[in-house]
Amino acid sequence: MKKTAEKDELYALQAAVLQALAHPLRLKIVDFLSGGEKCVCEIVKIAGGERTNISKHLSILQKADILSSRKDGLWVYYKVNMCCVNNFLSCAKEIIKHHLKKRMILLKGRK
Amino acid sequence: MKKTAEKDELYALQAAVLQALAHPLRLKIVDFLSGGEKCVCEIVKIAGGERTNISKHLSILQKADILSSRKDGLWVYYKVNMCCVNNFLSCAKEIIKHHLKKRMILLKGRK
DNA sequence: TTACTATGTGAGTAAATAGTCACATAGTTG
DNA sequence: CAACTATGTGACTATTTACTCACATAGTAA
Repeated sequence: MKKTAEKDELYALQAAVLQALAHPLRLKIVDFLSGGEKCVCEIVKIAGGERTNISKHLSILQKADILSSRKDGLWVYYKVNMCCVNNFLSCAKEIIKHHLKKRMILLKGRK
Repeated sequence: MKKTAEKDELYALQAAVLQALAHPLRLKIVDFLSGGEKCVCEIVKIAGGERTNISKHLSILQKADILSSRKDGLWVYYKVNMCCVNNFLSCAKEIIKHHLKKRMILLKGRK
């Protein structure tokens, strides 16, 4: 049985990982990168918005150890650093489905 | 193939779910509730901190459809509303393990 | 070297979040 | 009914986050 303090520390670390993923643009980036390593310029193209903003989101994801990068000439390539991202996201999708289903039932209920 | 706008909306919804989970206290609460339905007073006991604060966290989790509640007399009972919370959290744990392993290698490397 | 390209970073601002306090509500008990 | 208990909510403040702009850096190419 773990001590409360240790558990609390684990919660804090887990929360940090979730926090890093908890942004639409960052999810989009991670989803894009789940198809393989890409350079920043490509990521900017699909993600949309300011280039510097994407750069910051990438750095947030990297600090959380969700992405890793390598430099090659002028380009920096990012890739997903964890096996279970897809699991993760499909679980989030499940919750949303459940959420929507409930909403629909409510809507039907009151015609 | 989904349209970009639809996908973006899905990312936003997923991000909202992750955001709701991305807090140490809220993870602690969800973890506690994964052991079964509990009343607010019990949750406050194990979570620690101000009662009203816990109340707000509970409402955040409920709005994100992660928890649901029922009232019984003076007491309100909360329970986890999704099957895959544990999956989710153990995945976050995996990332943290990976993270720590890397840190340890770095530490060993420089003696 | 100079000019150019891909990327990162600091400063500043606007918006969101967390936490606390005071108060409201609903149900219970005497 | 009045007093009490469990819980929720609005207002406020402090902190954090997201975004943008201006600038810095590193590599390339002429």
